[in-house]
Amino acid sequence: MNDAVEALARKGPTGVEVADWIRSQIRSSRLVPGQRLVEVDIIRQTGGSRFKVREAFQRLAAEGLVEIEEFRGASVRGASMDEVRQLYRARAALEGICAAEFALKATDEQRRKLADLADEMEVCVEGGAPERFGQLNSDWHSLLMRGAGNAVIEDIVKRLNTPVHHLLFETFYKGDRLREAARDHRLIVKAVLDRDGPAAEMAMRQHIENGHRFLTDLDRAVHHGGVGEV
Amino acid sequence: MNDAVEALARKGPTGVEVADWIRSQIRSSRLVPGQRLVEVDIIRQTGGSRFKVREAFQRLAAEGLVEIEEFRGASVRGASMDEVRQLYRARAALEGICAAEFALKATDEQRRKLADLADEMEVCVEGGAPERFGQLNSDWHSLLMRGAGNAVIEDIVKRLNTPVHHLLFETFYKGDRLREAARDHRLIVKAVLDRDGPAAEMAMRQHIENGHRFLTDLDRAVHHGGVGEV
DNA sequence: GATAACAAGATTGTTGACATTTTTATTGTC
DNA sequence: GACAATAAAAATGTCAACAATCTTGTTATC
Repeated sequence: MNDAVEALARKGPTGVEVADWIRSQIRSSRLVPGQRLVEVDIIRQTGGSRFKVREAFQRLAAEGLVEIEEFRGASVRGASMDEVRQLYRARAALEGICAAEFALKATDEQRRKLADLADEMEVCVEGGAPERFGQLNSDWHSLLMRGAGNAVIEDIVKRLNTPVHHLLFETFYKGDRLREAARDHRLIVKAVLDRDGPAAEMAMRQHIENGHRFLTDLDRAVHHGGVGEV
Repeated sequence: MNDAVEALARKGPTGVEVADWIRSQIRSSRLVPGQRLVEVDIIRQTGGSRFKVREAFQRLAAEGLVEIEEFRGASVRGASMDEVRQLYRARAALEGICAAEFALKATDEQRRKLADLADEMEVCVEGGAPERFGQLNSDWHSLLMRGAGNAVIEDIVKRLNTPVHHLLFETFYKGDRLREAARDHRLIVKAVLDRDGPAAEMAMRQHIENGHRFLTDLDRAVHHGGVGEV
């Protein structure tokens, strides 16, 4: 909120800030795949000039988050189920290697923090607090990548997630996903505390793979071909 | 060249085309880290309007390839040795998993093509044709990722490479890097032909790691702290 | 009522002009 | 010659106006 206030105190938000705003709207499902991003609407809602809004569109297009068509403007890009598969495969590889690295070189404090977050999530599972679980989960994964000393990977993963964020939110509510995820986390934390790199990597890959399988099953149940595909 | 001709036949290049042009200049070391990208210069050289050039800057900034400072414009971003390490770690993870996948599910034709390219590269090593080796090497890695059925990873890796491309070019000329790389490729191809996923993954990770070590040694020899860092 | 042609409105693409800031060149002083 | 102050030039940031295109609503025709 600090940034937003600061932006308003000045004349208006920068292109980067507008892009962040749009990204947050996508994450919270207020903007869904296929939806058109009309310039004037964004201007009204952010206070940014047309110039800044168009800057933001270019940046988001480069990230692959929006699609720009000539004379039709920007719209939120969706991902096909096949692209989702590729996304998750990439995440499994990247976060897997971070887990291994974390297990070998994280500080004691980082390890403890990782375990604590996992414990908190378990409480959320029993107490039925999926939103809080989602936030903790995001923190947990970030901590792991940061502790592995790889901000580049952290950045990539954050971008990879955005196209399916509107789904993650829903999926956390349904089925036994929370319980399963908590169990996965427990395995990873154990390997980390044992300083067992390969085990941590394998457990992390399995964890991501489970998330993907859950998404696939969900999609098959709803039985439309793509996930927000347009 | 086809695209460039087409662009000239029309009124001028699009923002994406200007971005591609800048990227190619960086790849060929005609633009080096720290160098400022003056709008009028780009306009003169590409024929694009100022509008398009600024679009291109935004896209490249989103990719992390250029840096934009207020009232100072865009400049080519360099990478610190620590960032290079993170980059290579990410590549090792991503290409490693692609190698494993390729070994399991590539078509016979793709396998043969992979082996053929490796053979061609060996010839280049003996014949002393490093530029051709570089091209073949790029094709080889692309083929592997495409054959693994993961265009998302292919895209990420391409971006990851750009900030160090001006180095790759030099490094191919020096020392025994070519010979070493050819040997690595041989190991990977063997694992692929054996349909041994884990072996392919391990060999690929080692290959990327070797490339990183070579870069590190080179940097230590030249003994300045960063690689095009500004 | 369905459809096609047309017109009005909405939306995006592009350009040029001007404001702001940085960079470079010049001058004056010691 | 070194340095600081100043002015000129260069470069970037911003905006408003207009052009090109798409979208929507209306009318005419069958």
